[in-house]
Amino acid sequence: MATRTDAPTRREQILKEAARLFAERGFHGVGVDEIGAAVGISGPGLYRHFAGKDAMLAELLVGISDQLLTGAKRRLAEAGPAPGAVLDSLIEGHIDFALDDRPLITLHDRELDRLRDADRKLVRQLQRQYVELWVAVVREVYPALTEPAARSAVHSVFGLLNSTPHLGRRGSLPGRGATAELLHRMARGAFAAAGG
Amino acid sequence: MATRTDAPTRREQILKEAARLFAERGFHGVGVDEIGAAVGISGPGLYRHFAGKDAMLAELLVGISDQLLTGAKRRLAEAGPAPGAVLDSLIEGHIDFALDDRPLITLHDRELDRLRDADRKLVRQLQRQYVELWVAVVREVYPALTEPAARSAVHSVFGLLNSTPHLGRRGSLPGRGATAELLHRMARGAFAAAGG
DNA sequence: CAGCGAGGTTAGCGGTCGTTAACCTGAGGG
DNA sequence: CCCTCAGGTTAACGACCGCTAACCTCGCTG
Repeated sequence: MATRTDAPTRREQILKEAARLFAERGFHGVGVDEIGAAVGISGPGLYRHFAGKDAMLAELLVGISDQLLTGAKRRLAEAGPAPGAVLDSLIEGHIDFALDDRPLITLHDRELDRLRDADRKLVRQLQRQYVELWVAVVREVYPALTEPAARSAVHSVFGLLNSTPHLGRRGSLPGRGATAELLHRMARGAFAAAGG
Repeated sequence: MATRTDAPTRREQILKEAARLFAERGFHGVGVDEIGAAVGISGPGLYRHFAGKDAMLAELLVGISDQLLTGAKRRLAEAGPAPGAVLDSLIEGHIDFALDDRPLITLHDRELDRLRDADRKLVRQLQRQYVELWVAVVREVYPALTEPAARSAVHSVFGLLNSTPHLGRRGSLPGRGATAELLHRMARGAFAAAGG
């Protein structure tokens, strides 16, 4: 785990704030002036760092998709041969992401259609690979599942895990660890019910 | 079941198309001219039927929330005393809604923040009542669940059931009945894993 | 210390969008 | 047979928004 200790660059600040604002009010609902104000500069100063508003969204969505897929591939390689353990590792990774990067998880399935064709195709390809990776693992654990059923089940579990933004704005949920564990149990339970 | 046989009114046509467009491209991403064109009139003609674009969204969101809550109350009253049967009925109702009104389910948890304060408060209150109704039923079936845990579980299952828009744009999913049954089993499995 | 590039600033252009104004039309009723 | 009014039309206004232009100001560096 390579933890970042150096200060975030301006680009990273902008991306983080843009993600938060896009998730809160939607891509078209946020003006460039607001994004600038959120990082202490104003309006057109953003164009020293990004080609345009679209470019920020594109970089966010490609980054998310790539990070999810890369993490899943790594977990697939690192985990032992037991399919159940691999599935647990995938679930754990997705939960970490959903809990730590709520705005990004929100954008991920909400603002995809605002991208240019090229970027959208790339993101969709990464997403598809991620899904297919899950589908293969799930079918190893539950061989009774047909491929379409497994794919539906995977999408549904993503919906379950990505519901974290709807869980209490701040607090009221019983701590990060307990929430992660609850989500994990529910995901396994949902898969088991689908494929048992 | 009072099935509609008469033709839809102009207002209803507009609402239906507006819901579809809002779900596809987001509230701010759709112009009034597009909504008008979708029902064969153009642009400002909409203002003979609605006070403004906001009013359309408000009517849609209030309608959804009200319909969900009303349906749930009815099922609660009609079902027998067995808590498990009540929960099954709630799940069935939510799945019917998610499968038959995909655009509305999408709007329901995506465009809430674009409402005026008064409308947003109303919608949130209806949503909260709906959630609390589920929480009570779930805790009857699984008494081991604390209230916060039950609430988290309910939100997560909503995420699972509301994932239907992500299941194959058209086709590729194994028929409506099979999909409904799969979702139902997964929802029950998720609750069981949370509260067993 | 001159020069320069990175990273800001403000002013303003061009296009889009929600909304209003003014006008038209055809069906129904006294 | 006119009057009304529901339900359209097009033109246009005002606000906003993404983006560019032009300019400024440091901190380096040769």
